[in-house]
Amino acid sequence: MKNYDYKNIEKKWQDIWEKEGCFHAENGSSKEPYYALIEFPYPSGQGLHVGHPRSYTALDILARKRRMQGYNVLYPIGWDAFGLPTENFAIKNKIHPKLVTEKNVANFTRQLKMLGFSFDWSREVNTTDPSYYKWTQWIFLQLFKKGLAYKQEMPINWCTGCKVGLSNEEVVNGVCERCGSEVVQKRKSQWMLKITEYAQRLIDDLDEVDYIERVKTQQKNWIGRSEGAEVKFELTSGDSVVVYTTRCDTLFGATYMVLSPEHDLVAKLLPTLDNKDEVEAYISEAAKKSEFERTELAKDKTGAQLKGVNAINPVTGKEIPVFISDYVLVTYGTGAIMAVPAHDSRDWDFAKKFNLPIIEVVGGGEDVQKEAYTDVSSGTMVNSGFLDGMSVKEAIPAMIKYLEEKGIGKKKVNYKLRDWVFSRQRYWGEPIPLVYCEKCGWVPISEDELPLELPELDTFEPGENGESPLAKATNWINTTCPHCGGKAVRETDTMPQWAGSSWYFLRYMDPHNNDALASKEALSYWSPVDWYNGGMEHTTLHLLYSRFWHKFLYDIGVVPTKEPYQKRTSHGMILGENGEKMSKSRGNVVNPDEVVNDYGADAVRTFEMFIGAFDQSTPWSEKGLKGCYKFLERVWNLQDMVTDGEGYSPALEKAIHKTIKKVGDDYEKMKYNTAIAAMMSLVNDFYKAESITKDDYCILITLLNPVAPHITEELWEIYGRGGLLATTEWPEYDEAKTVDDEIELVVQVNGKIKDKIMVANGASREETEEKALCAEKVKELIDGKTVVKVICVPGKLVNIVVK
RNA sequence: GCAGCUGUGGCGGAAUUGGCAGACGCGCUAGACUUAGGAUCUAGUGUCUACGAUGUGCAGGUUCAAGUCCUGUCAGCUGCACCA
Repeated sequence: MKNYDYKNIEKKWQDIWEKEGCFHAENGSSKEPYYALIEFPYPSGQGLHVGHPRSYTALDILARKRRMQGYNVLYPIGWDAFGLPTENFAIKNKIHPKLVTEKNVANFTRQLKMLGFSFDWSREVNTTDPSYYKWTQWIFLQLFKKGLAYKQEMPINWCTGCKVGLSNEEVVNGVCERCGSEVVQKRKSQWMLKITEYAQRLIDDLDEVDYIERVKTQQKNWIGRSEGAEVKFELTSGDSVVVYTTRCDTLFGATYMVLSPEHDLVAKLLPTLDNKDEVEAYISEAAKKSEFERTELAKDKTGAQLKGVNAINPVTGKEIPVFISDYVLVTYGTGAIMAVPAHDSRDWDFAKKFNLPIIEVVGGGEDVQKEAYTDVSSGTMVNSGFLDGMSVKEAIPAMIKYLEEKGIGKKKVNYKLRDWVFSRQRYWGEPIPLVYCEKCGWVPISEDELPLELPELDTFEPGENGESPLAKATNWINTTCPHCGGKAVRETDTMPQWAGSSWYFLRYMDPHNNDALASKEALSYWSPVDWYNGGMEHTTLHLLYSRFWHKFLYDIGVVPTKEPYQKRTSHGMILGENGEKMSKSRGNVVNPDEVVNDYGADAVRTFEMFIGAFDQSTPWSEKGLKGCYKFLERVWNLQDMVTDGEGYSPALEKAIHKTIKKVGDDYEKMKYNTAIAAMMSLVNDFYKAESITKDDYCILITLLNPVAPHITEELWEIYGRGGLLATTEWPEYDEAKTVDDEIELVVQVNGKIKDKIMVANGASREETEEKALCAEKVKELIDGKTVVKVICVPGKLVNIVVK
């Protein structure tokens, strides 16, 4: 027997797999299709992180198992290659981002191949490839034509470092998610996508898919549906203001009104106010603050009264003062609120600061002069006219009915979700395929001009005012209007990185199609993705965006299913050995090249699956990796014990059937760590036996193959039944042989374990109880006492309760 | 502050969902083979005042029986952050 030479073995089988093309998925095969998907990587300059193989190995195991079970498996790979780090590197090193991308992709490819994933490399896609982004642009044009893309001048998050507009999702604690620079508010005309139009469907259709619960709740919370009412307040100036409230039951307690400083009416009223200067000063003060500063100072409420104007509470008829304050957000609801300090803690804080009246309208709480009473589940309406005596739950519909009858308000649903800012003032992204014509406005370019390729530029820096680098490509910009034939200019903003990743799973189904993003046949054969695994961090970004695009494509008849992914799971992070997040600055980064070189791909794969519960974060451990290497070596060294016998060794038969069952079930539940533990136990059993048969050995190898494909393929070549192990059948087990003939039962006295007895499997209750009562230790303990009760759980235990 | 997740040996983690807590692996201890051991094999390894008792963040409760269910509480991680 040779030594376990993982380096040669792994290289050998990777070459064979590639030559034989044995992981190629076939379109339109009569076999049952199975589509397993991992989030395609961003090919960064740092190369693969040890976190990547955790997700990739997990689904590789399922893909390999499905192939053995006779499915036509699609397990594809590609590159989400547009994006800022590449562009920043390109700027710094004066090299074209395309070249940077090529280099990084080559490195990632090498690393992924070295790990032996069963990807169908013939379907590789790259979001920066014009033949790919042609279809990203095509989808955008359809959105535009359906009125779901619109341009709007709006305050955006502006990264002072990247000099680029960011979506709310990309701003983390007031700084840029990517570069960490400060983010400030800036008004800029941006392309927006109306994801809000799909808000309700994005919530409702979650019922139809099999996503882990955490993902569902996080998406629901992010979309943030709330049911409330819009109420119209007349002002003494003759104007009126509509406010949004989820607590219209408290309307009698509304003692003042607050507008956001950016509210349209504020500018209109300004000239008529008695304290014009004060209000103006507050507005400009608020505008200067970034969103971060505003929230930083959250506890301390500020504001200014609009003197000279009052609002009229529509149910009490009383005049109430009007304020502006930056705790009211212009982007949510109507940008105006009715303030009920007795029952809202923010209003309460504000009322205390400005000495405003606090009127209790829900009784049953503590003194509202000391603290706001916000509980909606108990309490009775007081000081509220026709609502008095009702519970909050009764009062809300009663008030809505009243408002609707009087024509001063109506029921209204609001969402926290905001439209998607789709413009980036950057070079390395898909050009937006629109032109601006003085006469016709924004006009889409003709679909047969797609792809609209990026112009060649010498430098990729953004312009001084944050305008796109594309603005420098004069020849490219100036064009003619497809509509009227007159002079027109191209849009110079590009799309965000989320664009290309919102539909890539569709392209994998038919990656070389020039006439459509994928053929109808391919789409209906493969859709939807059966199993999609990815990081929790993408739950409210990529996952939501791609569901939105997919629903749109469904609406226009391009894709056959409402939802893109049938099942979604999520892996935990792999932390550094010190338990902290892996990062260069912490110096705890593990390099996949090094560990694969030192222990082999199979050991790394095995360890990444054995490291802990798949959905939880766990620290890396070189010692643990070594343990897995040792396990594989023990599997390898079992060769010394293989004898010529046929079938399973009688002594091992039960253990083998149990292990087949356990490993198969555990893979499906992503309980890879316990599946591997079960195989380790089987190996221990094998070592305890006199010898093992080829069949014993081959079962172990087959079960282990999805985790450690190279070593098992090598052993199969020596001991197997010919052909590739990757294409043989997944083993069956005999249920009858997974149960023992005799079972050890625990005997408890008063709930404490005192003895153990052996009984035949399936022994009757009477028989078991009798045997338990006769057990020696039990006899001693119950001697002279009364047996009150005997509880017998067949196959588990007997508990004797005595007094 | 709100939402979600997690608390089990020296460490990573198991526990068929209410039924033998600590599977499997690491580490550690002792022994064997060795010129040698960061190799391999064998045995042991939750804690304690060790015949016995005790033990799953903490405090109660339900039950014949609780890591698992209920009530309260503390700590850590992640996400959101004045969403009316």
